Amino acid sequence: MPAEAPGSGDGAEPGAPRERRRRRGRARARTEALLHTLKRSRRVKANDRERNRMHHLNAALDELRSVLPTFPDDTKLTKIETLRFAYNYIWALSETLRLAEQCLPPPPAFRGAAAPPSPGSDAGSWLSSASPSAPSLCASASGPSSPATSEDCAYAPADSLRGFRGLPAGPGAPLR
DNA sequence: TAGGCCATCTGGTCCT
DNA sequence: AGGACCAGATGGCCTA
Repeated sequence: MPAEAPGSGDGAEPGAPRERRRRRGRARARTEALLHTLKRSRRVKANDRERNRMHHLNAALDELRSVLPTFPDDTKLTKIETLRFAYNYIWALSETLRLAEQCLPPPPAFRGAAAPPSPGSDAGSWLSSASPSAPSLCASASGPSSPATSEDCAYAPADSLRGFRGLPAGPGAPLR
């Protein structure tokens, strides 16, 4: 608790009538109560804003979840899983693009769409191969920085993704 | 019951 | 001054 405001000499004034001191004490108690309610209402407002802020953050996280390749009936990814998965997912997509550009002759009709995962691959597999050395279709793979290792954040929520077969839904509108 | 995840409150700090 | 952001604390809920 913060220390009391340094009052100006509690009940000092030798010789002051008792009644005067009493009145001063009441006034002081009133201001303190007022200050308390003011602080309280500020705190309540701040709590409200903070709650709102976290709701927005969670909404953004939900949007992120919705563009990640999981089955709807999968258990909901936790916050940290969502972030880590998104990280790896982005890495895998960019790696796919990079490899496609390096290895394939640019088809005339190529529209820049990300190549789908190889047949039979599921999220677990592409996630597990999301390492700097794994997708080595080309020899000189000096690609983007690798996804985090299992030590830091290469965590793949494999359980909730096992069985993923289709193409992930493309991101819609950019996150706001 | 322990551990993980989450929402909320709270006080501190930074920014406008 | 007030709002945004952040991190720590706390308590509830759920699951192994």
